[in-house]
Amino acid sequence: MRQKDDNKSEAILKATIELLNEIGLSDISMSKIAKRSKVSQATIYVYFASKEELLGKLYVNVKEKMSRQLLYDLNDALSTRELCERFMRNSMRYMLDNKEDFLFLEQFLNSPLMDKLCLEDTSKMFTPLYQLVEKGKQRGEIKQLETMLLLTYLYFPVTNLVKAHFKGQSEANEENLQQIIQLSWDAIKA
Amino acid sequence: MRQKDDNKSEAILKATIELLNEIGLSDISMSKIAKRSKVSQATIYVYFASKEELLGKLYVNVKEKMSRQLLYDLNDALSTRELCERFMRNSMRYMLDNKEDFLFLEQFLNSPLMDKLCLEDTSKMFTPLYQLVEKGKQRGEIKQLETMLLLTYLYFPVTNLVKAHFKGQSEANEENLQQIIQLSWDAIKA
Amino acid sequence: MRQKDDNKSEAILKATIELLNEIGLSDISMSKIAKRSKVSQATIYVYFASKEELLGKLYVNVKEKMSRQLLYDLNDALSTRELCERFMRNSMRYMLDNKEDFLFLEQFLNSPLMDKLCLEDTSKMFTPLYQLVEKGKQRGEIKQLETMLLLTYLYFPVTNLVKAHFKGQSEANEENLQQIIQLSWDAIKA
Amino acid sequence: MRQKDDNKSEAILKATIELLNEIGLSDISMSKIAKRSKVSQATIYVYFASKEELLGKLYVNVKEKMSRQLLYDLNDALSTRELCERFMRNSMRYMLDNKEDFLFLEQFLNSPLMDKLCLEDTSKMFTPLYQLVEKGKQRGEIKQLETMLLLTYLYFPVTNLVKAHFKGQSEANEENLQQIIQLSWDAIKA
DNA sequence: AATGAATGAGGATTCATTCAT
DNA sequence: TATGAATGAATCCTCATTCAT
Repeated sequence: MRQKDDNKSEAILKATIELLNEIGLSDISMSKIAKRSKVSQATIYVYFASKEELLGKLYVNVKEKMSRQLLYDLNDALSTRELCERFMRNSMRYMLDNKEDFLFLEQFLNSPLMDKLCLEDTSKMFTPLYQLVEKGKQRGEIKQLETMLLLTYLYFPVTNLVKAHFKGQSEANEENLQQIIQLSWDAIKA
Repeated sequence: MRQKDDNKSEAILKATIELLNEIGLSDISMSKIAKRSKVSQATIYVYFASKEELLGKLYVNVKEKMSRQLLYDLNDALSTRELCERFMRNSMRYMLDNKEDFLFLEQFLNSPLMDKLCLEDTSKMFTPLYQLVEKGKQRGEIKQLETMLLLTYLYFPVTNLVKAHFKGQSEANEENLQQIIQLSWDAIKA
Repeated sequence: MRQKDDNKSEAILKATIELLNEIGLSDISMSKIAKRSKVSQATIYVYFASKEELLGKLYVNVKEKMSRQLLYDLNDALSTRELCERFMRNSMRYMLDNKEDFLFLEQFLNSPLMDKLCLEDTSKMFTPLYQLVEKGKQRGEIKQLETMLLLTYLYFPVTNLVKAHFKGQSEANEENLQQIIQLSWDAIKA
Repeated sequence: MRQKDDNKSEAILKATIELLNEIGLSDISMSKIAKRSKVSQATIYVYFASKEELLGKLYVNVKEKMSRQLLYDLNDALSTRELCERFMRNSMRYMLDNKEDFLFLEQFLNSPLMDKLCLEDTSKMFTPLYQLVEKGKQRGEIKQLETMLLLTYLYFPVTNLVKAHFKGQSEANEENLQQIIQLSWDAIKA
C-alpha cells in the first residue's frame, strides 16, 4: 500500500497558514487550502478529520515550534537581566523569521475559535520561562509580583514592536530592541 | 415615508458584535445577524451596503466610543504620572465595562480583514494621547523615545491584565491595576 | 414583497416523488430534485428546512390524499360485504390512478427512514375504516378477531395485485378484483 | 498466495445487512460498511466488483436462505391444508428468527434499485411452492384461480403480522398465527 | 489477498446578495 | 422603509472507486 506522505500533510499545513495570513480565518476554506496545496479537497480529510482539527493541529504545531525558539539557550549561566534580554531577543528573532507563524498565532488567539476548539493546554510549553522569572524573584532582582504579570512586560513590547514593523510604522532593529529591553527591565527589576 | 430607524441599525450592530464574540469572524453570517437582530436579511442591506461595510462601520463606531472613554478627563491640570495613571485606569474601566467591544476590536485588529477593508485611519482619534506623552518627554519626565513605543507600555499591560481576567487566570482589580501602573511608569519614566 | 408560490412548493414535491420512483430513496438528492423541479437548490430550503423534512411532508401529504380516496363513499347505507368491496375497489382505483404515490408509500414504509423521521401518527386517518370493521363484528357478520388483522385481508391482496400488475406479472382488471374481493370476504366473514 | 477469505466476505455481507436495517439503503455507504465489518474499503472490492454487486449478491444470498427455510419439510405426505399451514408457520418462524434478513428484503423489494440491478430471477426458488398449490387445485381443494394470487394469501398475512409484531402493534404468537392460518385457508379453499 | 492513500464527483446545506412588492 | 422569496456560488464533507504496494 501507499505510504502516507508527510510532504502532503505539510503542504496542507503550509498552504493553510499562508492563506490564513492572506485572507484570514473568516475567508479561508477547504477548497482554497486544497487548491493552494495542490491536493484534492478529499485528500485533506485523509490527514485531518475536519477543518477544525486542521486548524487545531496547525496551532499546536506552530506553538510548539515557537516555544522551542523563544526558550532557546536560556541557560542557568546567565544573569537574570541577561535571561530577560535573551528571551526578548529570541522573541523578536522568532517573530521576524516566522512572520506567518507569528501573525497566525495572533489571529488565532484573538478568535473565539480558540475557545471552541478545546485545545490541549499549551502553557506548559513555557514552564522553563516561569521558572526563570521565579528564580529572579527569589534572588530579589525582580519585583515580587505575579509571574504572569512580569512576563507580560517581556513579551508584549516585542510583539508590538514587530507588529508595528510589519505595518511599516516602526522598525524592528537592534536599536529599538535594546530600548524595549531596557524599558522592560526598568519595569520589572526590583 | 418612514425614516431610517436608528434602533434597527443599532440592533443590527449589537447583534453583530454579540455574534462576533460568540462565534467569531469566521462563522458569522448575514442570516445569523438577521436572526439575532430580529430583522429580515434584506433589511440589513437598507442600512449597510454589504457585509464588509457593516463590519467596517461597526469597527469605526466601536473605536470612536473607545477613544472617547480612554481619553476621558485627561486634562492639563494633571501631572504626567497622573495622566499615565488615569489613562491606564480609563483603559481598564473601558475594557471591563465593554467586554464585547474590546474583544471584538482585538479579534478584528488581528485579522487580515482589517487590512482588506481599507478603513479610514483611526490613529488620529488618539492624538490627545500622543500630545500628552510628548509633553512629558519635553518636560524630561519621560524617556526620550518614540512616542508609540512609550504608549505601548501604557496600553498593553492593561490589555493583558483584562484578558487574563476574562480567562479567569488573573483578576483585574485595583491592586493589580496599581501594580501595572507602577511597572509601566518605571518603564517609561526618565 | 414576493409571495410564496404554492406552485413552487408543489413542483418540488412532484419532482421528489417522480425521482423517488425512478431512482429511489437511495439515489435521490437535493440537486436532482432542484433540477427536475426547475428551481434553485437553495429555493428548496425556502420551503423545506431539510431533505428529511421534505420527505416527511411529502409522506404526510400523500398519505392524506390516499386516505381520502380509500375511504371515499363508505356510507352507512351499505352492507358490510358491500363496504369491504367498496374499500377494495377504492384501493385498487387509487393505486392504479396514483401509481407514483402508491409506490412511494411502499418504498418509504419499508425504509428505516420512516422510523428515523418521527412522523406524526397517520393511523388516525383510517379510523372510519376501523369503525366499519368493528360494526361488522358487532353484527356478527365478520369474525371476532383483531380489527387490524382483518383489515390486512382487505388491503394487501389489492396491494399485491396492483404491484404484480405494474410488474407485468398479472393484470389489475375487474375480473381479478372480484376474485380477491371474494377471497378476502371468505377469509373474514363470520 | 492467500485464498479469498470467506469470513471476510461474510463479515462484509453481515455488516451490510445490519446497516441496511439501521440506516437504510438511502444512507448506507461503502465506508460505513468497511468500518462496520472491520476491513479496509479497498478490501470490499476484492470480493465485490461494486456497491451494486454487493447489494445484488446480498439479495440473492438472503433470498436463497429464505426459500430454503420457507419450503422446509413441505412433503407430499401432508394434506393441502397441512401444507398451507406448514408454509405459513415456516414463514413466521423465518421472519422472527431472521428479522434483519426479512426486513432487508422488504426494503429492497420496494426500492427501484431492485429493478435497476437486473437480478437473476428468484421466482424459480419457489417452484416447489407453486407445484404444491397447483396440486391442491387439481384435487379440487383449492379455488381454481391463478396460483400467484392464491399464494398471496399464504404469505402476506404472515408478513403483516410479523411487521406489526416488530412495531409493537401486535404479537406474533401461536394464537395469532393459527387465526391467520384459518383465515387464509377460508380464503383459498374451494 | 489486503489495504492505506488518493481523488473527482457529488452530497446537503448555507452564503451574501438581489428582486418584487 | 421593510421584507419574504429567490438564487448562483460557495460552504464543509462524504461518496464510490482506483492506485500502488
